[in-house]
Amino acid sequence: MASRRDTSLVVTKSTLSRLPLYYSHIRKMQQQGEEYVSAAAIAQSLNLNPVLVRKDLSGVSSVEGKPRTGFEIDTLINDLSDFLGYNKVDEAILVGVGSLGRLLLTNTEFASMGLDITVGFDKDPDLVGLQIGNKYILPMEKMEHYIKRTGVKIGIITVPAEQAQAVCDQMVECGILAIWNFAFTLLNVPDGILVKNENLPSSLAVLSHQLAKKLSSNT
Amino acid sequence: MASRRDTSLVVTKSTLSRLPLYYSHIRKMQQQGEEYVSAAAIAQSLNLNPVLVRKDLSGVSSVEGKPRTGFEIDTLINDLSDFLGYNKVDEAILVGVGSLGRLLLTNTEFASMGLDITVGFDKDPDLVGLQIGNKYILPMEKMEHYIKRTGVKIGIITVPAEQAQAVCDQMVECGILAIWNFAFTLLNVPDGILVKNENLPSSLAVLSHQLAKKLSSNT
DNA sequence: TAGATTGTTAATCGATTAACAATC
DNA sequence: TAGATTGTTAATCGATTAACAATC
Repeated sequence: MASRRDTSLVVTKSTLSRLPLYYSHIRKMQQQGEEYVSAAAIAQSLNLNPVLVRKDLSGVSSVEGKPRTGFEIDTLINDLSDFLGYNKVDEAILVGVGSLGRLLLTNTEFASMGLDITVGFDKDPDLVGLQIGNKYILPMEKMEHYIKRTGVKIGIITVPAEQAQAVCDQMVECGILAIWNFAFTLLNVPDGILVKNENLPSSLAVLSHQLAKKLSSNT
Repeated sequence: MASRRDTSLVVTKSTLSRLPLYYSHIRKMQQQGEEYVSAAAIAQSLNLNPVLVRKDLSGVSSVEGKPRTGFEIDTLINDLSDFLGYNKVDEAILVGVGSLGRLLLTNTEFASMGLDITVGFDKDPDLVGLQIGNKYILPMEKMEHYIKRTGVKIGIITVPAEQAQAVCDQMVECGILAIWNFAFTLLNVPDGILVKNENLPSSLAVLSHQLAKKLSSNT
């Protein structure tokens, strides 16, 4: 028999990507002293369809919302951060300490989202030994040992596109299970390895093409 | 009567986001001296469904592919860069010259993708007057005048989340039509204004939740 | 020719939205 | 009570995949 609320089946990828937005929005309301929030109100503030928000929340909240009042903010924040894993910390390694790598290493907000980038790797000997954002930079040769010793499961790739696949292969071989890829290339990984791509050229293409279409249709 | 190939109807957002990947992949092949490429081959290299690639290309290519040989690379590259607008340059302004803003200002690759970030704005007087990546940093007060004078249509927002909506409103009021938003908040914009969000917390949520599910299912 | 590859039509899949009964 | 809000079921929409005939 299924439990009252079998969230794992309900919550999709796109729901998941909206949850952090709900979280930060509700967080803000909490700080302003609000006690309750309705799905309808969230939907309006974030410019989303109310049904969508209700459905998303129903997959995540431990309690049902109350008609007329909505959800208790404290409870909802708890449920959201549980669900998003903000309460427990995942460790991650980062490879490629260029400007983007540095940006991620020094970003303090990941910590509050349950991600602790514990170390950076780079092949440049000038970087090795430095500390950036309180994280040590180690040479590539130490990566294998580090992953195996710590059992870290998340790898962040911030090397140039040409090197990304090689780094990825190495990571996978050492036991990394989830890869956050900032290099502009699609990675080939074995079945079961998770990859999330951040891809600025793709975003730009969508935006600028839409703009071009819009401008030409106004002619 | 519709033209032989009415691309505007065929090419969707998700197609559009794959095109830059095709482009850079085919570019690489061109540099290696290849002359022809098949949709099937692209699909295999990029780990995509062949039908998807065929469909994407059929919406973009000016000529039909030839059975057995595929597409002529030179022609395809031309069509892709035409379609993606890599040949003509869009100007953009950037607001918020923090570490991410600097990263974008100094990134030389946007130029080859048809995006020229001509100037940065920041409210910090210490930054104003500096040159970063050869782009001047101007005070916020000059933004309105700048947008109106140059007619720039794309605005990039790299300020903290709390300030993003205000910056967005200002941009829209001055005539910006497309916004690339790197702040972690959804923006409210009037109908017809395009927004593309880059959203690391959302990506992270998807990745780490998938990983958690994966790890627990292996138990 | 045989078969790899094409482009297209139909089927499937997944996510969003509409409709609606239940309830505080 | 009346009505705002809830959760769910069904309909719609959009994107991907399967099936297949055409062709170099």
